[in-house]
Amino acid sequence: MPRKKIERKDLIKHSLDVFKEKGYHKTTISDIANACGLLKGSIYHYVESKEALMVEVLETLRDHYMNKVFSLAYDDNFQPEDRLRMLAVKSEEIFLEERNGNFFVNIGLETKNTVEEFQSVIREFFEQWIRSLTYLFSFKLPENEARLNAEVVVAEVEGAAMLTSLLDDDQYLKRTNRKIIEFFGT
Amino acid sequence: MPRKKIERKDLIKHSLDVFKEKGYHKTTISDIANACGLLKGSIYHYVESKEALMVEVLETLRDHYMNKVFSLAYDDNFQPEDRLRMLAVKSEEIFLEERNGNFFVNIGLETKNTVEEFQSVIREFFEQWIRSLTYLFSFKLPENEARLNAEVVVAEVEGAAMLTSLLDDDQYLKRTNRKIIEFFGT
Amino acid sequence: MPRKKIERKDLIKHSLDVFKEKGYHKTTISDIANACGLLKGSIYHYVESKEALMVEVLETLRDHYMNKVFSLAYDDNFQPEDRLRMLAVKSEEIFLEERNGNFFVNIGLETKNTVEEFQSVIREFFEQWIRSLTYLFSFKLPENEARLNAEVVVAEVEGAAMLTSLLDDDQYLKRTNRKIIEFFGT
Amino acid sequence: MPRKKIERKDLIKHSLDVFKEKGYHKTTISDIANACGLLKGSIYHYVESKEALMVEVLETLRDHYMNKVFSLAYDDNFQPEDRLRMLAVKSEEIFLEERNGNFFVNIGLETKNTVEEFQSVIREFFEQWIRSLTYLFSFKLPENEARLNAEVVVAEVEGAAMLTSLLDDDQYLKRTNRKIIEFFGT
DNA sequence: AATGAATGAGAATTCATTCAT
DNA sequence: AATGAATGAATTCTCATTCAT
Repeated sequence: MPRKKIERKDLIKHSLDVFKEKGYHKTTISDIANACGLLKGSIYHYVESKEALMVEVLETLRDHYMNKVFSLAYDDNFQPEDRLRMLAVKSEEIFLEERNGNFFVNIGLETKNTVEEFQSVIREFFEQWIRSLTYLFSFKLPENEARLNAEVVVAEVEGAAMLTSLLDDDQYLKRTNRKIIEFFGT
Repeated sequence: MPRKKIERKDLIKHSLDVFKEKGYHKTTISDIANACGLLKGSIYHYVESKEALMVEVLETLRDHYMNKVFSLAYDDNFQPEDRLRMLAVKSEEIFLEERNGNFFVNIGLETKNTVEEFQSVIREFFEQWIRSLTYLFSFKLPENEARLNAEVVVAEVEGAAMLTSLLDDDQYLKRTNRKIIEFFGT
Repeated sequence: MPRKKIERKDLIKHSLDVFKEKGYHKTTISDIANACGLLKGSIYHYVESKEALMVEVLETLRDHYMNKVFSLAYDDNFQPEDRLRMLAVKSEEIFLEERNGNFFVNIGLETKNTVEEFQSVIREFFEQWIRSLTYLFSFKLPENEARLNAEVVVAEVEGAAMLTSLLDDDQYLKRTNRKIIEFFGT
Repeated sequence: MPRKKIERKDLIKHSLDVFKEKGYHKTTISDIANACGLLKGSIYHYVESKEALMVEVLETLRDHYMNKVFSLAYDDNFQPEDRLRMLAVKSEEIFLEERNGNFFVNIGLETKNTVEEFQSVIREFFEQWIRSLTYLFSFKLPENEARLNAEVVVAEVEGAAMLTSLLDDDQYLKRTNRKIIEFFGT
């Protein structure tokens, strides 16, 4: 019997892939083990439960967005307009490549009322997203309007991502991003 | 042993309630039977499987939206602007009272890639919604722009409904509807 | 596939048999299902968990002892000495036929520090036993001495039952009962 | 990575502690490793299986009783009555400090019919105990009566220890020992 | 020796579904 | 129709044991 080693971060990566593909309830520990080239018992070497694994996946992804995407909003090397464009481009890329809408939304809606533990990480993701947009908009707008517009943008992008996912058609998301950039980015 | 009769439409109604509350996978046939005052074996007198039940629930709800909400768009007794207002008011009411976002979206995202049968009913719901808005917008805009705007509106409403659900805050949805009415309804 | 029916009380009876034979931890739900001629999933039609099943078994057995054995102590149709003799004979019979010592003791010791729920039923069994002996002894002895002697007798019988079980030799239990009857029963 | 050395006898000591606390089946190799400050894989450097470990624990404890407790019966430096007293005092101390009855009894009952290997060591423990008491009683009683009384005493002490454990009350054991010393020790 | 990763054989439990009454 | 019992496959999780480093 081969004794393959895997890194914790590979486990998280593979788990994210499977959870994205099948959602939370339809994903079995066996599916995840398979994706890692392991047997199901081995997963419990890394995490103590399926729930704990999902929490770690969500936290990792939230941190990833924070560090790689939302942080662009605070990069002084670029003009605010350019930062907004970069941020929009980046999130469009991510959403499109996943073909399945936004992971936080999908998991959040699926596990609402059943797995409370996930909700706070999901809320943090949205709060960070909205905050980074608010920061950018506040270069041009008064504080409360900036926040309002940030919320609207997030809602629009998510709505478009959802349609893109449900109706299997890229255009919704692409068009929305274009509109946002035109509207604020000039 | 109570020998309660239930009407098919009550089964569908109760099923919808439970599915809304718990989602598809977390809902058991037992939950649904309980909600109907029956035992689980009895459900199979009405439907042949959990999947078939959900399909019927989705179809019923789609028809309900068509007949009670989207049909407002075609009611010649009112001005197009008023029809739009009525349509927006009605869907806001529905979304808000459910506290759980839009059922079609929730089920669609949860069962994507796992239960194909549901997707076509869900697509029909969106198509009818978009079509009814397109019709209204076409009083003021050229055909292709009307369609585009309809899609944007649906995306915005859904995005707002989702934030309202995930962040447990009415304002997103209310504000979006207000904006739409202002924008188009005058 | 045969669709055999079983009565709840048969489930309890068979469960008792298996738990007696293998102890709590070594007994699987499958073992119990087999003993009932069922498949393991079916057991959950009757009880919600292995623990709950054991609690019911313990309670049933405690009640059985109370109604069939300890109640002899309060039967006015016989002289106290005869009641004592009957009680001793009866419990000897039960202990010997089980070849495994006293079920309450076995389960109580095995699950100490791990399954708290069982302990209170077990304590009740001993309390009822001691109380019935106390009542009989109080015909001849002052109250506090009667209680003391009852406790000693229970300890002796249990000690003997244990040796009988561990060393696989009837004599310990038989001899102890004889001694008790001689000592008090005259 | 700490590379702690442990002595075989510490492993046995810690294993005994854990087995006493949790019983045989509820104790995991991990529990034992933890108690030793090791990880579970390391245990297999010392013993080849959980069963073999328990056998060694039982043998060690049996030898300990033989050398430190039962051997008192054969110590010519004291009068037989004093040896009996010392033996009683010693075993009371041990039983009371463990709060969990007698380890041989607990394990013997828990693993009866499932792990045969343990039973012979357990029988040896009882045989040595009975033999040492028989030897002491034979200073005053004919051989067969001495053996009989020894068996009765062991049964009484064990019965009392069991009640003490199950009912969480010292008195049973203490009272029994007092009685024994009074009865024989004069 | 000690570690830590992996294994694999169960364990308890869940649940959609079937079906005799 | 409704019931309630049974099924059996699937699922999460546990744990003694192995073994390369």
